[in-house]
Amino acid sequence: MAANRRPTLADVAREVGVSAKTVSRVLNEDGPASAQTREQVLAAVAKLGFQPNLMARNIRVGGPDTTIGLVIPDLANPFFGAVARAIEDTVRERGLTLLMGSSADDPARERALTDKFLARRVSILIVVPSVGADHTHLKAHRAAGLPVVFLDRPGTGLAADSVVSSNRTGAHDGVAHLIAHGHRRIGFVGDLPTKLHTRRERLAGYRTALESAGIPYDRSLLTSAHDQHGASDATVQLLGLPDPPTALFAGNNIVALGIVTELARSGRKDVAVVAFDDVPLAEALEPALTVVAQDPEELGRTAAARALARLDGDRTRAHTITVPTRLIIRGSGELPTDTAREA
Amino acid sequence: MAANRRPTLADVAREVGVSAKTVSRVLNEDGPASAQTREQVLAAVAKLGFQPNLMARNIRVGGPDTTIGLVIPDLANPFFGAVARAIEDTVRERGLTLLMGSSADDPARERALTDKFLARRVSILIVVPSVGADHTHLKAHRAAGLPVVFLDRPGTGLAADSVVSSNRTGAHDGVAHLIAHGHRRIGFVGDLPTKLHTRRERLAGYRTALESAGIPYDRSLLTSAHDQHGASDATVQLLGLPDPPTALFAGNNIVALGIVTELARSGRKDVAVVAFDDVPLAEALEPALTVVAQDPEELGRTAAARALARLDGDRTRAHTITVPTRLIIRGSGELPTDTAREA
DNA sequence: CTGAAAGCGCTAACAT
DNA sequence: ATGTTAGCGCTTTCAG
Repeated sequence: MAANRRPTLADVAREVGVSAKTVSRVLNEDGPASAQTREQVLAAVAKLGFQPNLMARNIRVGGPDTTIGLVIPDLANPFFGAVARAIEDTVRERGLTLLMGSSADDPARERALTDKFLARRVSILIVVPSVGADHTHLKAHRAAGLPVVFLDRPGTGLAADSVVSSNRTGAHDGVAHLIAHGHRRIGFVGDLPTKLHTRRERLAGYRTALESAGIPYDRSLLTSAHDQHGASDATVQLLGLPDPPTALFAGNNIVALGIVTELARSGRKDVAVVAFDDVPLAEALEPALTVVAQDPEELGRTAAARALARLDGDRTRAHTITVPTRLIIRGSGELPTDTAREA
Repeated sequence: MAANRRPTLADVAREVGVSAKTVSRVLNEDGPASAQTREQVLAAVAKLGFQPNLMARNIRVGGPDTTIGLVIPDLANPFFGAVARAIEDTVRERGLTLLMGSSADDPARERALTDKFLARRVSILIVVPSVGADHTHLKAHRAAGLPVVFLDRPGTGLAADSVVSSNRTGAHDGVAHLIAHGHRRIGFVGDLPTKLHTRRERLAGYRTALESAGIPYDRSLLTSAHDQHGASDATVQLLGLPDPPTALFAGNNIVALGIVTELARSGRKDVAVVAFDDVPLAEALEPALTVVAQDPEELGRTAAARALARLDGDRTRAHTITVPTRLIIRGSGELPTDTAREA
């Protein structure tokens, strides 16, 4: 049970009676090696349970480590989980290992994570930027060849590739759908903080949709929520207005859960809903939930692909890639004008 | 744009006109240092943008790296996302960085991941074992002091701590709930492969519940599914039987989504459902979904806490910790006997 | 309080 | 086909 030292290259070499370099050659299929020594080395490796120390190897080779750093707001948010898996799938064949962390949308935590990742000499950095985070400090790293990609939101103070959803257009489409079904008072429950890129863009889409339809913009219809519970409260608040909305637009997946749950709890089937982000069981609700679906897999794939291209020497100007959203009409946006008739 | 070398300790030392060791001392708050040199060193560090190379540091220190390796089946599965976040939250204050990967429940991928993590000298290894994976190879590492914890399922060939849900009891409770409401033909849609620990345990709970009630065990009521689509198919198959079930038990969260979606699609409100695992919007369904809720946060916290205790020298015998599940009754388990009356 | 030398585990660059 | 030397960036050890 003694915490005995892990075997090293030298241990293997000694066991076989060759030099360390020879063992290294066999294991990395570098240079030649006689079939006989190869056999013996491999046998000794197995016997001693030797595993090369990747950190030691990397420090010698000098290049970046075979890791990719990923900062997302919350590991438990299924949206970012899907993004993360797509990134992993994209970089796996390159042998990159994922270094991950949740920022909780806190700039300080985001910075702590990126600093740690940089200290580990990650070969790629993909970040979902927190509101208030500044990325100027990454300039030198980017200049030194480190691919940096911002995901879901643009970064600040650094010209790096960004991959975002078509937030404005998507929100516009969702709200326009509500308007097309006769709604003129549409509540907006956005994410927090209000400075969040996605929040601003989606609100902008909401406003242009109203404008196009000649509907006045009423600030009392704007609310915000950080979590499901907050969204539930916001729903109650909106429906309690003197002149309450007949429809609600959810700013993201978590907010959508809060709104839908609250409406079910209070038995309000007469309120139309469209959500930004698809959610599980959207189809099984009554009415089924109409959504502006994002494509988290495509976001992740694209971000990873950009980063790999940079790693492979792409030196073109940094640019922003927009991944389209898709309006999935399932019914919840059509109340009360249409569906209500059936009831 | 030249990929200029990152500054090293030596660079900082040269800048200040002092030895590398002195810089090291200042940065690690090792040994003493005059206020003056400290100032100068810190200034130079800032000026050059120096960040110590954690890999180099670690190789010298020799101990395990400040990383924790985590292998889960799927980063995009919200259940494991919640587990991962709980682990992260628990180890963050210790300064550990998360190294993660999805095994896709493939033993080869699981092994590839653990090998990579071991090669990086992680200080902790937490694994959700795949069916068919063998963990004998971890024996030496555990003996050398590496904390290994199995999560959600026990490992194979290695006596290490495990943290699992009360699968059998939970499933029993869920099925008993259905029986209590008059159901005697209860379909089981389990996860795959059938050898999966959770599948076996939950099926065992299903069987004991039937036995206690004196209901015969009918193999034709057993189905399996690997994903949401498969669960939908299984539902169709079960409901198409000559003597179809009046209730369905879902073996996990993904299966639950498939069953509920399929029932909604086919308008079958007369089929009762209880699911293992809570899912978002369960409350908003009609009827609301009754579930046997797991506690992913507690699973993650407990696993991480066990691992940290081992890291701190706990040498007690390996044991299995069972995290209780909780039956949340919301209505869907009561059809058709009770709720049907209202309609 | 500070520095010089040695070495962590590995590999690049030369030998042989 | 194999071995030797040097050195990656850092810290430990031992001297000052």
